[in-house]
Amino acid sequence: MVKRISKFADRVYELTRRIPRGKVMTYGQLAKLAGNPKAARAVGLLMKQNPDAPNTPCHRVVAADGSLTGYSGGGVSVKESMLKDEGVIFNGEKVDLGISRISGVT
DNA sequence: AAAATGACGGTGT
DNA sequence: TACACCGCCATTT
Repeated sequence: MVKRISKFADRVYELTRRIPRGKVMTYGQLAKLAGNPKAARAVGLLMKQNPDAPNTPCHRVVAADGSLTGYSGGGVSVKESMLKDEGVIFNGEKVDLGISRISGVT
């Protein structure tokens, strides 16, 4: 029924789905592109409520400082492994936003 | 309609 | 770097 949960959620999922492999997007950045720079919380909420279905790689979404947060697909550990496996550069326990963070969405 | 919830972000200590 | 507090928002009950 392809029911749009809401304009915001639909937008967030769309952007999340567009995240290229080997790169990550922060909740704040995602929220901003979605239309509300302060809705980072709402964005994370949607990720958790929705499965990490193959169409929504929420594992490519990290916190603003590059630290990983929850992951309904198993936990942060799994998320970290996935990102590394995709080519994301990790700086200790955080993602190297200076390299893996998306700057030009295009 | 109102209250409660949460995978955030920023700032201060 | 780690922890605590506040502010913001959308979703769900």
